[in-house]
Amino acid sequence: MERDIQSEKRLLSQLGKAELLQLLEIINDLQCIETDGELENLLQRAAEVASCDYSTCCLRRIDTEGVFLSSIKSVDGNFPRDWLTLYNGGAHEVTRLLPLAHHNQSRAIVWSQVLAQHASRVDMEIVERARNLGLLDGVTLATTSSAKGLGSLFSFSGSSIDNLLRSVLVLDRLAPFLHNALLRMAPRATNDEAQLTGRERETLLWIQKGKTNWEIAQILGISERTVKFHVQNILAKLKASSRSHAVALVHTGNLIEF
Amino acid sequence: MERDIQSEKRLLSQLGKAELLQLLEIINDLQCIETDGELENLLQRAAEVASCDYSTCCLRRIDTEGVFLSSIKSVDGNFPRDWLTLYNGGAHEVTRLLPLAHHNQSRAIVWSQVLAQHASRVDMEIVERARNLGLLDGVTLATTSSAKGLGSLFSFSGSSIDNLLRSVLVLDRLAPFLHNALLRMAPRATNDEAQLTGRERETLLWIQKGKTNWEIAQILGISERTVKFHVQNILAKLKASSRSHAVALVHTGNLIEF
DNA sequence: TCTTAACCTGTCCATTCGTACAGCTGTCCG
DNA sequence: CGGACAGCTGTACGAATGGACAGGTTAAGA
Repeated sequence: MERDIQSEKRLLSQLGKAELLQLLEIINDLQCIETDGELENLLQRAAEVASCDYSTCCLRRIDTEGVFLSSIKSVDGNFPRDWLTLYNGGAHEVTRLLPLAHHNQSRAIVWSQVLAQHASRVDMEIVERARNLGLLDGVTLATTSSAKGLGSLFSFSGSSIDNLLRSVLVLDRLAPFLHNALLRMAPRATNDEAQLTGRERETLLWIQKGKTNWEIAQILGISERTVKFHVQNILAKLKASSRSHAVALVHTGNLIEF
Repeated sequence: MERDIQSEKRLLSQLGKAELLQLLEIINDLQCIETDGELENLLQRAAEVASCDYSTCCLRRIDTEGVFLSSIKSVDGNFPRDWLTLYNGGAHEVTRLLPLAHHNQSRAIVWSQVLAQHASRVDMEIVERARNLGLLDGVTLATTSSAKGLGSLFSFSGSSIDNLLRSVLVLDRLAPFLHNALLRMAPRATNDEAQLTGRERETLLWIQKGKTNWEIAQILGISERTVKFHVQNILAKLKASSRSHAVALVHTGNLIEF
């Protein structure tokens, strides 16, 4: 972790203009993509800029400690299928080696460096199998939104350390936006607030400010009963079990439970 | 609004490599800035890239219709002070002309174009005074987070239409990130969840999933009374009046009321 | 004209919440 | 040792909530 910001800037300027354009385009496109295919495509373009072979990302639930739990969504830019099945089969234990799950703005780490530091804790068989699949080395970065209880893992994989520095660079730049894209694309139970009527949206806004039904009634100039009516409809439409649940759902985007 | 994505890409590639690097740097820095001074600095750098003279941005509350209300925070990259006092004195009515407050991913509009379209609705005296202050023409873009009841307004101002196309381009690219930065930097009442203990954070997570005190007690293996105890502490620390309020606060970042 | 949707209102009741009162452990640190 | 702090627990009660019953108006559109 001796890389400092200055050296990153120097590295970044070593990219060609076309690649910088690509980066900007990718960041821009990440703001508005909607389908898995589009994200896959962007990941592949990112891998190209990083001049590495494989790329993958996944969104997971995290607990209060920042430990990664069950997967919500994952999208691969041509990661070897065999590795993914291996990974999901139990190899994801290696994730525990990541010393960065707690930081929101963390930097990408290089696999071989972690390996060297924690050699004793690593199941070398897994590493060997990964290498056989073409994952000679790689970089990984974790980004978390602790308030939402969600985090993302991103990995680029290549073969030589030369490429990896570039991967670190690109991943550092793209991670926050990839994370946001995953959050936005995660499977949703409903269309959410889109289907709420004006009055319901209004009610929801005041609920978020901590107002009681009676207070909202005074504010909107209607009876408390009507406020309850609106709240009922909000809960039904969002499939929420309480007003707190409803508030959380509109902010997290009503992610599907599983 | 005849600008299409292809032409934007062509325009973008007309920027020099140094400017592209600047854009990337600005986007990157926007992710982690914390003080007004830093944002001011970034706005000025953005204005340079856009080759225009002035830049400003502000975060405001919006109502359910997407109409902009009271200002929460504003930061200027060398906008003329005289204009700002004029604007806050009532000239902000011109904001109503913006045909874009409702769209999240909207594009920057050019003042002179709006002027031409809505000539009858514009108080030309204001426009004249703006021009006398050096604001010959400019571009403005609005970005909203309706769930949070917040929106941002960004403006670049320059003198010739040549520069403005560039400003539109830069603003379109930067707006989402500027918006996020403003959201993050908005004045907060407290340090929020940072001061919550582990158990409290855990409780808050389950509240967000709509669990009742009794259910949380079962999940955490403690008594319902203890859950109430934790909830009490959460409400006190966040200065929330109810669990719904608390949930909203951790997601919006506990913006100061005024 | 009939229907639909948004909006509004009432009563009743069981449950949940928020907050008083009161008290207990264990750990860390000066 | 004593104090501070996280965590835990109990009883009690009024206020707030969510759901079920049963109505109403008004505007837009088929």
